[in-house]
Amino acid sequence: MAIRQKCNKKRIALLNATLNLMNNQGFHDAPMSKIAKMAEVSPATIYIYFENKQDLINKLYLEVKAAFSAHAFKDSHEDLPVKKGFELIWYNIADFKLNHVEEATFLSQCDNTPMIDEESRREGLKHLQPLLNLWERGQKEEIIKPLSPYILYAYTIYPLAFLTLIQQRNFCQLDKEMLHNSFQAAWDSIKV
Amino acid sequence: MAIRQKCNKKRIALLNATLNLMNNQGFHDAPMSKIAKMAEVSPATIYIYFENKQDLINKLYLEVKAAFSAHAFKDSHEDLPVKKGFELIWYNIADFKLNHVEEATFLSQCDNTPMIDEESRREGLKHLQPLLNLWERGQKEEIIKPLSPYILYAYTIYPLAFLTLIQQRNFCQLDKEMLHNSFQAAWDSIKV
Amino acid sequence: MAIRQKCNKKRIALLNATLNLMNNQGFHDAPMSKIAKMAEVSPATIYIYFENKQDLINKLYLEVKAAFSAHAFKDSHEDLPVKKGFELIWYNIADFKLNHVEEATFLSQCDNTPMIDEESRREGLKHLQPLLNLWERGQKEEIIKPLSPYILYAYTIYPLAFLTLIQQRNFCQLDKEMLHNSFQAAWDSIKV
Amino acid sequence: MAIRQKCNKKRIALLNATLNLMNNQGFHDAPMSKIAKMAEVSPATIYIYFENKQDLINKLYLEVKAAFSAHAFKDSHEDLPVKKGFELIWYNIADFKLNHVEEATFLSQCDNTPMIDEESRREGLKHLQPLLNLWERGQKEEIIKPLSPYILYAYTIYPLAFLTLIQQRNFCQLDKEMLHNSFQAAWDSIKV
DNA sequence: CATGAATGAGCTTTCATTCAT
DNA sequence: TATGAATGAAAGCTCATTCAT
Repeated sequence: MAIRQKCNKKRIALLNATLNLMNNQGFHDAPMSKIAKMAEVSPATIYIYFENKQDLINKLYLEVKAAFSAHAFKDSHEDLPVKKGFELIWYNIADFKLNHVEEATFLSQCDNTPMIDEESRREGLKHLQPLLNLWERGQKEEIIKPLSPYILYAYTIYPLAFLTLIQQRNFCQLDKEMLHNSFQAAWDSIKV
Repeated sequence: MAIRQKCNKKRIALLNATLNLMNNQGFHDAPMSKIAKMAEVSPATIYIYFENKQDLINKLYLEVKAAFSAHAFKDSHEDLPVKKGFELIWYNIADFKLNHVEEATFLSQCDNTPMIDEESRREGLKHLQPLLNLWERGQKEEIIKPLSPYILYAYTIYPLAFLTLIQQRNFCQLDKEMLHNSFQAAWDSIKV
Repeated sequence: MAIRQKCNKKRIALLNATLNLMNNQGFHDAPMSKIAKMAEVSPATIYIYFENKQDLINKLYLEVKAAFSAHAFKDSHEDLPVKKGFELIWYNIADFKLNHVEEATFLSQCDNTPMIDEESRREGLKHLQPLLNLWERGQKEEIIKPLSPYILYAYTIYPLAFLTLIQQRNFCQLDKEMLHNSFQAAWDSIKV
Repeated sequence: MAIRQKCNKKRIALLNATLNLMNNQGFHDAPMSKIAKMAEVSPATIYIYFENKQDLINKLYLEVKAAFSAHAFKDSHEDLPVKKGFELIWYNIADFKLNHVEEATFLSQCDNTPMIDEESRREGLKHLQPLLNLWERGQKEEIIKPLSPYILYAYTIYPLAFLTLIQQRNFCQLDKEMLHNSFQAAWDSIKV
């Protein structure tokens, strides 16, 4: 039983390399050979940890999505008043989008191109449930407009992706005040 | 004018084929050979109309972007009151996003992946100027919040991309009322 | 319409190269790259003429099989007396096996390994019909033993494959007399 | 003796797995990893028992060939009259070919492709000596035609490979009568 | 002895692009 | 202008074999 063990270090190095290359060169210029080189393993080693390229990307997507959710709902609990709860989650997400630009950019890429399996996509959607619950509560309390959650998402969370984009492209740097104003805009759009 | 009418047909067929394949299979499954087949020309013919694949995509991006702008500012003029003007443009854009899904999806893909030249991207940005001017006017008249245009865009126009997305993936169908509510949310987020 | 035409020369060069390599190195050492090099074309060119490696081998099998049949039944017609007709065909086949060693060896390889599609194999079987008809006639005339055609084949034609084998491996050289004796053995085994 | 009993189990499992895969998928689809999996050992373990893949196949060939000979000459001894002796051996071989189809098929594959070392091939040939001796005796007694042993083999033993083939491919089932007729054909072809 | 991880070399196939007509 | 054939380079992936335990 004393054999060399499949070590997580390599798995993680591979996921990181993939994330990196996908963001900077795009899917079409992230060949397995480059990924392997960046992760400092042999190309063949990738296939010990992942079934094939699609699987590698799916798994990366799911893990980044999970990290995102963990971040989004940190310190959140169901006893918070609706606005407080929403504010917490919103700032958490903003923090992720602005400080984990690599991960956030990758998720945006995945959500806007057909590079992820439909199945993995569905899997990834589940993570948002707590936010949907919060909104429902807010609607019952008549604090939040009685709109489809798709619209609520579109006007409060989705805009943050754009802020990631412009920050990543160095169009402008988001300071504390802008962030505050940004939250205000989000809230104004959905509050009753 | 009207020289090489026949040839333009092929050019357009090629652009259409590219748009189609990029949306449905993604960049990595839109090889020149498939594009040629779908446009019913020889692969070699592509290189008569475009320098190379990158050029083909850049040109497509710019033409779709131009079509988008034309659509966005239809019937708009500088004498309209700010809210009226904004409403007109917003509905124009919504109409484009919801009824020209192919084009809108392609633009989203371009904006979220590194598949477009930095130069073409910059070129594409220029088109929004009239909207920026309108917002500036609104801010002078103290109708619109004094926020960075990036934020105004993020909360009024960018959300429409999400609506395209969910419609395209058949999560829900957007009716007139939802559209109205959606506009209201956009306006609420930026109006003073 | 004045385009470079898919030329049969390359197709044939590819088939020859494949035949050659398969015989001398075996399936597992006849990579597409070697086949291409031997045929003096680019590896990619193979895929203009054949769908994939399996298709290349199937097509080669069928063409060699067809050449074999053409050779086998040269000058044969239904008016010949049974023994004369059989003698003619037998010598034709012997001639093919001993003088087209490459082709004959390849066919033996195909018949004894699972490298040919079941479909192509069935297709290849059809060619023997005239010989089966001749045997049937011989059986009606009570010149040939009333045995299953499989057995008739096993004892008259199949042995020739062994003679190819020993000649190819230089165990002995078949002269006219041996050939005559060989035919006699074949005939003795099936004549009444 | 009887040392390393346990290990021999693995050796045999490996040889069996190889035989199995080679017959059903062919050389090119019998990778070491599959062989290991089928024998329920690690790929690395193969290299404890065999030098490399070629060695594994050579050894398998020689062992199967040895099993074949043992079977072929069971109950045979030099005091038997020539025809009786030949009949015994012939039926022994037929029995092997028809009831040990896996082994027989593998031997045919080896004899018709360049997958066995020339050396192992020569080694394998030695086993037939008793049959050659019998024929020589038969020729002295003027019971058997004075032909090269290659031809005698081609018309009496080699046809049995074809019968294996058609039985394996389910073209027809060989019953006792067909076997008897088959022997008669063999004998007719070489008897004076 | 036995192993699962690891790998460089090499496999089949596809690609963007060019050639020759 | 327009083409189908042709291609070198590179893609994703597998293989026989070795490593480290």
